[in-house]
Amino acid sequence: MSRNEFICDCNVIHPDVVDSTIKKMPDGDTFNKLAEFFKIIGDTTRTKILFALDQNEMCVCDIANVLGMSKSSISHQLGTLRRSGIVKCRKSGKEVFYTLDDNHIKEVFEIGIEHIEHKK
Amino acid sequence: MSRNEFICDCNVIHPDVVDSTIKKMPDGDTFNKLAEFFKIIGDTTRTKILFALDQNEMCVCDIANVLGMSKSSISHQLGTLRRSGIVKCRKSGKEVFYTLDDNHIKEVFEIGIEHIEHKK
DNA sequence: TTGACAGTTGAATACACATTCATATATAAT
DNA sequence: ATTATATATGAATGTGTATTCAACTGTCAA
Repeated sequence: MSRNEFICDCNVIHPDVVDSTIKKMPDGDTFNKLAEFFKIIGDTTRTKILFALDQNEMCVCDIANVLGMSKSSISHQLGTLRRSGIVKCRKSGKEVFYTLDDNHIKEVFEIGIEHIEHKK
Repeated sequence: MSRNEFICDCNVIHPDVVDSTIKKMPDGDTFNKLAEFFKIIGDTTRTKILFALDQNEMCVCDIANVLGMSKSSISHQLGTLRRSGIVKCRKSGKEVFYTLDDNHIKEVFEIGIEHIEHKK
């Protein structure tokens, strides 16, 4: 990253802080991917699905029953999670069983719950 | 949570798995708050702001300069982060300085980056 | 007190996306 | 073969939200 004098509609107030911070900022692609990861987790339905899959491998119907939602809705969300590499699936007859494909999920959830508890 | 036979448009395929998973599911409010937390982090602009504030305390103008965005846009996002209890601010003359108000942010980011690296 | 600047905020716009609906595919059972 | 079931998927709809714009408050300096 480098300072852009034209895009921003204000003066640089603390140039030393601004410049040193800019030097430490990762590239935009890293931020996009990081935000994308959290955005995927940041949906109530997907959070429930991931929590449920952390307990048991389950097929689409099972998950729909646990959440009390339609198969279609769950399938769409599983597609999103699959494309993000957060869950994976295996086919067995008519059924498709889903499992977590990322061992970071549990850690991230634990920290998130700490945040919630801390903010009460 | 308890199983709802009417909302879901499919049969229960593995009742044992479904029932045991339902028993382990936290209440809906917990999932809402958890998802809300990740949704707040799950935005490129806010991710950048948080990363920047993890380096230095900064005023709105500084942050706007680091990100190359308008003051107004940054101020809106800071308001969101403040209302979520993720950043706090102190006023000094005309300027308002922001800092992180949650020591979980750094941990969460580290795990997120591990996820990104792992998925290359 | 007047002007300049830092920051906030409400309204408008544009874009993203979660769920529903309808339909399609694949597998199993009859 | 036909039917039922499990899942996937494209289109449509409604909702949420990020940024911009304009207007406003508060503070400092001249």
